[in-house]
Amino acid sequence: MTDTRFDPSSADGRWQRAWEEAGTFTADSHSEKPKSYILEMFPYPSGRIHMGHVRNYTMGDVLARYKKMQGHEVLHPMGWDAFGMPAENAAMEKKVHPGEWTHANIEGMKKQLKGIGFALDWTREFATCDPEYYGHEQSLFLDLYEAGLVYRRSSEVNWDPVDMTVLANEQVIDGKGWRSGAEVEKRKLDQWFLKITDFADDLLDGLGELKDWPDKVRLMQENWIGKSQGLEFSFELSDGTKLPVYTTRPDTIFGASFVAVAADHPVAQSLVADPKVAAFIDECKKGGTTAAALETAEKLGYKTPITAKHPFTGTDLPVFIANFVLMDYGTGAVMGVPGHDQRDFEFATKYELPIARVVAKDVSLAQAPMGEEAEAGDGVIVNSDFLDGMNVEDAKADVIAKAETGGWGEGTTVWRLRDWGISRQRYWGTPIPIIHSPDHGPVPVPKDQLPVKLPDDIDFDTPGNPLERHPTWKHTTCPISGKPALRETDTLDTFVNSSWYFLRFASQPDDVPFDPAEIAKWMPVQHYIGGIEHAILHLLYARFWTRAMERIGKFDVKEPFAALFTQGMVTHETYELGDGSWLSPDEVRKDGADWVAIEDGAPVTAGRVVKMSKSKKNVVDPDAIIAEYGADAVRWFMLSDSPPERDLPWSQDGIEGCGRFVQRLWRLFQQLDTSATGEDPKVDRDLARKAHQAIVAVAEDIEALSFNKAVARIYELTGATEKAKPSESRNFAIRTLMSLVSPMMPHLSEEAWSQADGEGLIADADWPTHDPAMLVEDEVTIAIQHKGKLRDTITAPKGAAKEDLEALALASEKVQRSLDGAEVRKVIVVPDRLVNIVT
RNA sequence: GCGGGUGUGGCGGAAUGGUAGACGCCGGGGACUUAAAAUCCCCUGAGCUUUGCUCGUGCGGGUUCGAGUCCCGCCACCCGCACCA
Repeated sequence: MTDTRFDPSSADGRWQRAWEEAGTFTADSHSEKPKSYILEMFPYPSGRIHMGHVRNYTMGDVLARYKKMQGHEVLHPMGWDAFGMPAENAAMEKKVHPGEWTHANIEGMKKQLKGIGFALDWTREFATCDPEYYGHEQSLFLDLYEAGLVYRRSSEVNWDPVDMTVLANEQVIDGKGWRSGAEVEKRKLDQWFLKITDFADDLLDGLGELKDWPDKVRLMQENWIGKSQGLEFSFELSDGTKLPVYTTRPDTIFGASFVAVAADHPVAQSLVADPKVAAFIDECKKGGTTAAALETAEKLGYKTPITAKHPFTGTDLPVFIANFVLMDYGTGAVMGVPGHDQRDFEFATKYELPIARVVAKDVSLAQAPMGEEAEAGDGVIVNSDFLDGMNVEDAKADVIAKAETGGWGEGTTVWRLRDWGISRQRYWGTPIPIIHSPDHGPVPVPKDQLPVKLPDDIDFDTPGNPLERHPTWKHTTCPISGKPALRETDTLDTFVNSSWYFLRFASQPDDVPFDPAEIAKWMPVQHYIGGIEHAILHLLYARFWTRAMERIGKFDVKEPFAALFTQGMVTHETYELGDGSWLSPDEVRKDGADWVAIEDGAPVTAGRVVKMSKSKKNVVDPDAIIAEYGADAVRWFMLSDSPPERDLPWSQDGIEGCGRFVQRLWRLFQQLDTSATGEDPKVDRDLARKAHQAIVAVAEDIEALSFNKAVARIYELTGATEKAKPSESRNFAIRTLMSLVSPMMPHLSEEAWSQADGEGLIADADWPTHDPAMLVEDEVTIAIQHKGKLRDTITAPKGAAKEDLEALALASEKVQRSLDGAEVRKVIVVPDRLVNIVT
C-alpha cells in the first residue's frame, strides 16, 4: 500500500502472464458446471487491431468473465479468418508469400489482443489457413457432396481481363475492376454451388425461433430469402411454343395487356437474327447497375412479331422484350398488368398499350378511370368475368385452382435466395477437393488423401490464378482409373471458412472436423457478438452450414447462435483542411473554440462524426492509447456512455476521464480499513444497501448487455463510497466495487485484490452475493403534485398508508399555497411514489 | 419505391404511464500549491418580475388525475433492400 498511482505499464503485463500461467481461461469440457459459449466474430488478420475490434471483444470479454464469476464453465475462444484477397494483394505488391504475410499479421495482432487482457482460451486458437483446418473443411465439403448438396453448373461471373480473375459483385465499381480499373466482362464459367435453396423454408422458419436476435437482422434475412407465392402458367405463343410466366397477382389476369421477356430469355435470343433485336438486347445490357441508374432508368421494350394467347379470353397479347424483366427471377417472363403494377403501368403508357381496371375500391367504381399511377392496393375484382365481386385473396386462389384443373399452370413458391456459388479463381483459399477425370468427370478426392494442400512455391508475377499456372500441382491421377487427371484449381469462398469455425472451436480432434459429443456440450453459442455488416451473408451461411450438418446427421443442433448481438461502430470527429484533405486527430489542436493544424496553424473544419477509416484519417490506434492509459481505461471507455448497439464516438476527453476513473478507484481500493468501527448506524446501513443494490443491478445490466448502465451504477456507488467515513459498510462497498468492476477492469481489480489479501485471482472469484433484505429502502421520497404538476416532495417511511400520505401532502405549505383555497375534488395516491391532488 | 430504426441539455446518454435530464464529458467558480500537475468542493436545460414562477423530451392533435413513455396525423435524419413481377 505504498504507491498512490496505479501503474498499468507494470500491472497489465504481470496479470496477463498470471492468467496465462494459471490457465485461468482454458475451458474444461469435462466440468460439471453449466456451460457458456461466448463468441465474438473472429478477425481477418489484416495487420493491426483497430478500435472496432477492441469494442467488440471487450463486450464479449465482460460477458465471459461475468459468466465465469456466476459459476459457469466458459468457452471464449479466438482465432483467425485467415484466407482472403488482401494476402494475395500483398503478395503481388510486396513480393511476400500470402502465408508469410498472414502469419506475421497474426503474430502481431495476437500480441495486441493479449495486451488488452482478454479472457480468451488461446489453447483453441487456429487460423483457417492452417492445413489442419482447411483439410477438415474439405472433408465436410465432400460429405455435403455425397449428400447431394453440392453441384456444378455453368454460371455467369464478373471477369477482370487484366487480373484474369473473377470478381465479386462488390469488387466491381462502375463496371470496372476495383484493382485493375479494367472494364469488367461477363463470362460463363463452370462453378460449384451449395444447395442453400434446399433450406430456404427451414432458414426462414428458423428465424421465428431466434428470439434473442435483433429484429432488424431477422427482417433482413427474411427479405433476403424473399419467399413469394403465386401462379406459374404458360402462354401459348403464335409460333406454337409455350412461354411460362410467374405472377403473384393471378387475380389481375383479366387486366393483362402484354407479355414481356428478359433480354437474355430464350424467346428473345431466338430472334437475334434480326439486327434490330440484337441491337436492342445490347442496349439492355449496357444499362447501369447502380442504384441511381435503376431509379431513373426508363422502361424500354421491343415489340416482337410473336403474340401470346390469353388463357381465359383467348385474346392475342403482344410479346415484348423488355429491359426491366430479370432473367434470374421467376421464369424470366411476365404478364403485364398495367392497371395494377407500377412498372407495367409506365411501360404501357410509353408504348400506348391498354390500361384496364380489374380491381376497384368498391364495385360501384368498376368503370372509374385509372389515374396517373397503377393501383397496387387491395379491393374487389371487377371487369373480370367469373372473378367479378371477389376479394383479391379469393380471386388469387380461384385462378390458381382453375389453372391447376385446366392443366395450364400451378400455384408455386418462388424464392429470391439463390444457391451459393462457392468457386473462386484464387490461390489463397481452401482448395476444392475434386479431381477432373477424363473418364469419370469430377471425382471427389478420397478422404485419406486429405488435406489437399496449397503449394508453397507460387508465382504472383503474372496475373491469373496461380494454382492454374503452377507447373505440377494440378497434375494428379484419377482415383478410380488411375489415369492422369487434373485437380480442380478453384478454391472455396472464404465465407465457407467462417461457416463452421465455431464448431471447430468447440471441439478439435485430429482425425475428424469435430466430435459430436463435444458439440452437444457447448453448442449453440450462447452469445454471438459482431458487426451488423454480417447480418446477411455470414450469418445466413453459418445457419445454412449448421442445418446442413444436422441434416446429414453430424449432430442435433439446428441453429448455431442462440443470441446475436450487433454492436455499433467506433466513430470519431473528422478534421478537414480548406483544400478538402483530411488531418488525423494528432495533427490538430483546439485553439479557443476553433480547430487548427498543429504544423502551420491553418484553420481546420471539425466535421461529422463518422466511422474510423483510413481515408478520413480519423483513426485512433489502440496500441498508442493503451501505452498511455493502460488496457483498463480503454476497456472502460468502450463500455461507457453509448448503448452498445449504437455508435460510440471516440474522444480524447473521454479516454482521459476513463484514465482518471481508474486512478480514482485505485485510491479508493487502498482505503480498506479493518479497524473501522462505523459512525452512524443509519448512514452505514444506507451505504451497505447501495452496495447490495448495485450487486443486483450491475448483474442485470451485464446480462442485458446494457454495459453503459452498469458503468453508471458503478460510478454512483463509487461516489457514495468515497463520501462515507470508514466503517464496515464502507469496506464492504469497496470490496463489492472491486468485484463489480473486475470483468471490465481486470488488471486493476487483480492488483487491488492481491493487495487486499484476496484469495487466488479475482478472475476465479465468485460474483458477490447480496442480501435480499438489504435491498429494501426504509424511507422513500414522495412527489406531491397539484393537477399533475410537481409542487413539493416529502420523505415518508416505506409502505406508509394512503391516508397518511394524503394527510402529509395536504400539510405541505407549498401545496397549500398552490391550492389557494380551491376545493379538493380528488386525491390520487400511488404508494411509495406520489400524491396527486386534483381540484 | 419497399422495409426498419432514431429524434431528450453544449455533447454521449438515464428514466416498470408517476419528481425529465441519473451517470459521464465539456464549461464556470473555489480550495490546496511559490507555481503547475494531480486531487477535492460548489454550480451548470431555457426564461422571468428569482423565498418562487413559467416553459421544456422533433412538430400538431388525442387518451389520462398524470404522457419522453400509449393512440392518430406529420416532419427530419440514419440504415438495409431495390425494376423480385
